[in-house]
Amino acid sequence: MKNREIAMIFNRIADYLEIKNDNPFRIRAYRRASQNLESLTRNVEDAPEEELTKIPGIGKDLAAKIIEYLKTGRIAAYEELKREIPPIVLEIESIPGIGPRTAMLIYDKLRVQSIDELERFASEHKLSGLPGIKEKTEENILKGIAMLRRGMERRPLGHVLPIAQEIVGRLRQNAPLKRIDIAGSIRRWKETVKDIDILAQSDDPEAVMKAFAGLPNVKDVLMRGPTRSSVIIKEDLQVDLRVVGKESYGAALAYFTGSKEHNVRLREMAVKKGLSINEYGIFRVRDNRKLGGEHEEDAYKILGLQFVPPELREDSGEIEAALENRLPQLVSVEDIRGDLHVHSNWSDGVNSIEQLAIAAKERGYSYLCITDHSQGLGIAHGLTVERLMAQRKEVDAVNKKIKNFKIFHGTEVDIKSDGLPDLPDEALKTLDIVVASIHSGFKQSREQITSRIVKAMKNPYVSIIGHPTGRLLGERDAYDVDMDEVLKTAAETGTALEINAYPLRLDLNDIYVMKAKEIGVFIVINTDAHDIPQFDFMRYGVSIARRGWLEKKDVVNTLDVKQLLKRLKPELSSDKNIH
DNA sequence: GCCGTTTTCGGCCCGACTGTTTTCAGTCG
Repeated sequence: MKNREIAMIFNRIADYLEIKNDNPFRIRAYRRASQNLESLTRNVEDAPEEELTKIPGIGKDLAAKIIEYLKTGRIAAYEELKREIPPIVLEIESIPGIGPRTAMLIYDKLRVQSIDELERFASEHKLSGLPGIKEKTEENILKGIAMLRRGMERRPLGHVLPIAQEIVGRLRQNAPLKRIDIAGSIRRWKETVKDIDILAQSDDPEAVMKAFAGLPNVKDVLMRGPTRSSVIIKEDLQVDLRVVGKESYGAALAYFTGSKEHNVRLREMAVKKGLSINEYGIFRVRDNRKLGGEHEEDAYKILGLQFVPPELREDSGEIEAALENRLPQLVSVEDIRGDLHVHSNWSDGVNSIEQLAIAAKERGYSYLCITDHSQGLGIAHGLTVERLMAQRKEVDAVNKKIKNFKIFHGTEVDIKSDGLPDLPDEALKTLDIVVASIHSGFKQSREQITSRIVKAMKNPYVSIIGHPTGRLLGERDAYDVDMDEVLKTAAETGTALEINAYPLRLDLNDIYVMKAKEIGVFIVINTDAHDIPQFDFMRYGVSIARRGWLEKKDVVNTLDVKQLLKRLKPELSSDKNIH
């Protein structure tokens, strides 16, 4: 996938141009093109050259650069910039609080060669005296370097959301609030987030700011104004709090939810209509009359757009769709009828089959599929054929006991290094649903991994591929797999692909989900729960589906029992053997 | 560098906070 590589280069070019103090609109053009390439479902390699300029934000010049990269593997203009500006300047710029101007200034005047050297200069007060820099700025630079070293990179949503909820809970108790919401990328359910954004409504903002700065896990206060404050908490996350009045709450919520790109697009649309949008509302420029802002819907309505759900606000086509009234009716947690990837205490899960079934029924599900590991996964106490047969009896017994609920007997069968399932076909045949997943050989070549999964999908008894890319956010990269090939085969064989809702997995990711939808691949959202509370992970999986524009009809486990089996069970649909 | 039911040239989103300033540039979101 060259899209990502080119997107990275365009973004880098923007960084360099910023340091060179180039035209800000030119810089924005590169950033926007980068963003659009990244979220593009189509490979630029496959697109005819003359169609590149149809990509939003790609004109004649950038199309030529893309072609140059595809043909030669490099972009001359980028190589030129790299020669011109030493990489250390970019490094300095990456320190929080230091922007392009200061980075270049420091390099120009002091020829700093490393971050370590800069740290020494700052602590020895050798920066003081440079234009616009005195003691306080030196302190901030030292703080910024410390922050950089702690590695404040993006964290999995599953880690950050509970922390954010706890902060909100404490503020509710300790501050005079009328309303409070988590905004930012958390509200958009982005799979990883960089900071926590919170919006509050209060008649006494000062008291709220005081309570905020005084929270027990606050380590450092970065800034504190009357309507906006930022702190660093013990978990090494930045938390931003904004306080506004009732009359602006909707506008502020939209502003603070982002994405920035989405907001910029809305503001551009507003300008063309003689309007202006900021975090206080939407205004008519002519007489500065306020037209709305109390409710988040106001600006959308006035601009003639459908209301865009937060998960779609990435400027990846949602504004065009909203203009034409064709936003999807997104799938919701309430649409989910059952979980098809759950582990019991027969392998490495905590609960008995009966406990799981009761808990699932209590959640309002109609069915559940028990998918314990197969024999090869010894560490997870995987099931042999004999134990699988014994488990069948228990599933049958519990099914008799629990009324108006269906427990499917399944397996999460390991896809072995040669692509064969870790259980014989005779055993798989007896099961209701077979999830097949890769748990070993992550380092294999792209061809090997891809052919393993393709081979598994062609097995007539395999109905679902579990966690299709194998990544663990922040811990392990995805294995190298040709996802386009996997998607193609999934469409051909009618095999469903899983969105694994486990917060560290969340794969397929939103971009591939979108792609899957485009070519008619079935999607299943499963939690991979090993313990009953993990059933709650479903919301994370659904959020990925929503970010991938999926509707209820695109998700297999929104179907009732009968339709579900028809869709997943090959001998009933017999699609698999035809292709 | 992109883009056009006002435009093929001249526009291009908006505001809070900080530090170093005495009116504002830089950074961030």
